[in-house]
Amino acid sequence: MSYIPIRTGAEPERRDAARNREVLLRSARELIGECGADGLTMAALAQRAGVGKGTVFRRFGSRAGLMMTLLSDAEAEFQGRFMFGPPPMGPGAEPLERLIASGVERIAWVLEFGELARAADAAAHNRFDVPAAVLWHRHLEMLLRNAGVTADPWLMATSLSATLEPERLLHAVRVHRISPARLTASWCELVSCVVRAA
Amino acid sequence: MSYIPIRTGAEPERRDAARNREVLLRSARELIGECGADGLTMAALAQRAGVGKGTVFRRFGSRAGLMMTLLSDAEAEFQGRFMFGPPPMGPGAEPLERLIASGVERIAWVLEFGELARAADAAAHNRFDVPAAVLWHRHLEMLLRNAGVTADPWLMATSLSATLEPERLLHAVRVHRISPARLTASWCELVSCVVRAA
DNA sequence: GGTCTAAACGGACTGCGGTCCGTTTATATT
DNA sequence: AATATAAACGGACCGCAGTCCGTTTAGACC
Repeated sequence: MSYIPIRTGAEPERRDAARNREVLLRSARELIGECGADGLTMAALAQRAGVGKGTVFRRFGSRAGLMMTLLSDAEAEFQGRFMFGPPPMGPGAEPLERLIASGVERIAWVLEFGELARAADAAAHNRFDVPAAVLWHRHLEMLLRNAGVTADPWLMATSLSATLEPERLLHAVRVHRISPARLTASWCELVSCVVRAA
Repeated sequence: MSYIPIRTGAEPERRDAARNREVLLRSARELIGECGADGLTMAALAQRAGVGKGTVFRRFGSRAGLMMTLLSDAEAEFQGRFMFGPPPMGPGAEPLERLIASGVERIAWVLEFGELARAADAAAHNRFDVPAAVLWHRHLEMLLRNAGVTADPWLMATSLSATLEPERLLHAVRVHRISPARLTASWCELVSCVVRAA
């Protein structure tokens, strides 16, 4: 298990390191465009970027770390929307409205970035304890509480986030040809009846 | 992708093959007892059983296939109970009763055999299309229909089975110290409100 | 510019799942 | 018993993620 450096703004990385990181991210996006996220190999990435394989792992720690880095902008933007954005997803709307909107937007997000998210999940040692997953879970749990759900909101949030996992959603869409509209309709149904029961 | 032979009763395997299969299964259980399911490697299994690695893959196709074979007795027994067993899980009870009982029993089952199931899932290329998963999904879907759920029972069954996945359940119990009782209580809550909404 | 050091680098190496293919063997047939 | 043949066998081999460690270099300090 390797040490993954935590960057604070105070101690910037060396110039060559920063340059290599940019080259690696650019190359990774190119490779994924050509071969898909599952087709990217760490060795191929190193070669394309013109660095050694050790450098790739030094920068990103693991394949999962690389995928999460590639996702981080999209993830941060999404987090911003459900935490600070405008209603109905952001604060200001009723809890049930926010729950519905959060799920609907999440489904759209997964359909756009899900391949990367799926690759990150597949490579991660424990996908449930990664910061983005914890934040998302807490968000759902909080909305459930605010909506008056008293019966174990923590586990209910677990069930809800299980429903929205990239692997499952992509499987439903790609293998079973479920339309996005059906996914969102079912989400609304599910979350409504959970809240209504409270 | 290798060819996985389907055994019909009509064409029995050769005697040496049958003997090796037994030795391999016994050795696999021993190794799992010593190192855990995640600690078992195919090469170590081959060595312990005194056969070549090729033989292991010929018998089971893949690591996932091995794990599923090891699970198959427990899986079949569970299937028998929800399909043909006595109420409340088997036929005869009300649909909601059966849903609740099925989930409660499933949670207990996962807590007992989940490590193997988790290992099988992790190694499988697509865990959702494996016969046992399909059967379980169909069972939940049918019960939802019988309980009067008209709004997309297929996707509802997907959400429900996501809730009961070994990886999630084991994570809840082992990392977050959630008690089995809490898991079953939350399941009852969830499934009740889904049905009540119908 | 010279020196020093912590950081970054690179690629050989390990361990694992999975495949390939030349060799061996169980079993049916004569 | 001899033969034929399909099946089973075994282990060298491949690709990949991840590690290790000797070498190089950025950049700070003089």
